[in-house]
Amino acid sequence: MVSFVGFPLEGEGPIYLRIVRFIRAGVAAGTIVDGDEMPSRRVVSATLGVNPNTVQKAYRMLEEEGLMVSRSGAKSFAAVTPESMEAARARLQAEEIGRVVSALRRSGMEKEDAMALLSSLWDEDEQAEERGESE
Amino acid sequence: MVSFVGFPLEGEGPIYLRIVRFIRAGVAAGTIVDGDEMPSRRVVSATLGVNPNTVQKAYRMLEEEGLMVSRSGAKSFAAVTPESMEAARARLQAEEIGRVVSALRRSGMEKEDAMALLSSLWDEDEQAEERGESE
DNA sequence: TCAACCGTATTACTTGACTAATACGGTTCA
DNA sequence: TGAACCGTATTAGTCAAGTAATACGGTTGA
Repeated sequence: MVSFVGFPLEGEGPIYLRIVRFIRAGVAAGTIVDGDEMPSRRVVSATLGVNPNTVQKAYRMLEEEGLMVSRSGAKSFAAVTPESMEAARARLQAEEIGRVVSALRRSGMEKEDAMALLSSLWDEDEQAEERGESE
Repeated sequence: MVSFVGFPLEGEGPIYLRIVRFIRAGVAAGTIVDGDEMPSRRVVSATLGVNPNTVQKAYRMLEEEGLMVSRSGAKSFAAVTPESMEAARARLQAEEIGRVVSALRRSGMEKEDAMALLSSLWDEDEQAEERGESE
């Protein structure tokens, strides 16, 4: 049974996204494996002190990402494949960089050179791809 | 007098942010120079077909960025210094990269390696800074 | 079978962002 | 001085996101 021990009750952002992130992290870390039973919406809602629909929203998103399966009336289970694991990892990474950039956008831009470096690196990557080179 | 010709009427995002972006771009490009008279809130509101308060919100933000000055009852003027010009450029850059990352976050992550590269580069940058090195 | 679970759908409340309506006082210049 | 501008403040309307309240039907096992 997948456990919610260690869930960031006082975290940032919407609750349902924190749930999604928490499960993603478990999948990416290998803590959650294929076939693991997911706690029911009601159980999680009671544990976290939120409405079952908030959990449902998170579970729905995880289902759309291919990280779990649900059958009306029955229990829910984790669905971990090499692909979904890789996707989970990628999404966590993307979120991370998103936060960095978001922080930059507010912090008055003290690291412009880093930004410029990112930008030019991205361009080089694209151009190299167009030319069919690897570097 | 600063002109709003070329303003993206059908652009994306909140109107007041489009106004801010438009003026920033003018400053960064050198089209708007120090002392240029800014059109009044009412004039801009009539030109763009929005409420004067929407323009006021944008002008307020520009003022906080040091890109213009306002005196109650009197006209408003652009305030362009080397510093504010650089800041405007940096902010536009930051927005640009923010859009790129945001797009990545939605597009199903087809360029994970690029993301990972960005991430590791950023870490190296920070670690080098902590060690007091330049590279 | 039927009670106790399960997932699901519908609806409503709350909050913040964005914009508008309106009014107020300051500046300018004939 | 006073009309015509100006910037400013207050208040209200609109909309989407997040969350909650509630009810419905499906599954399971004694």
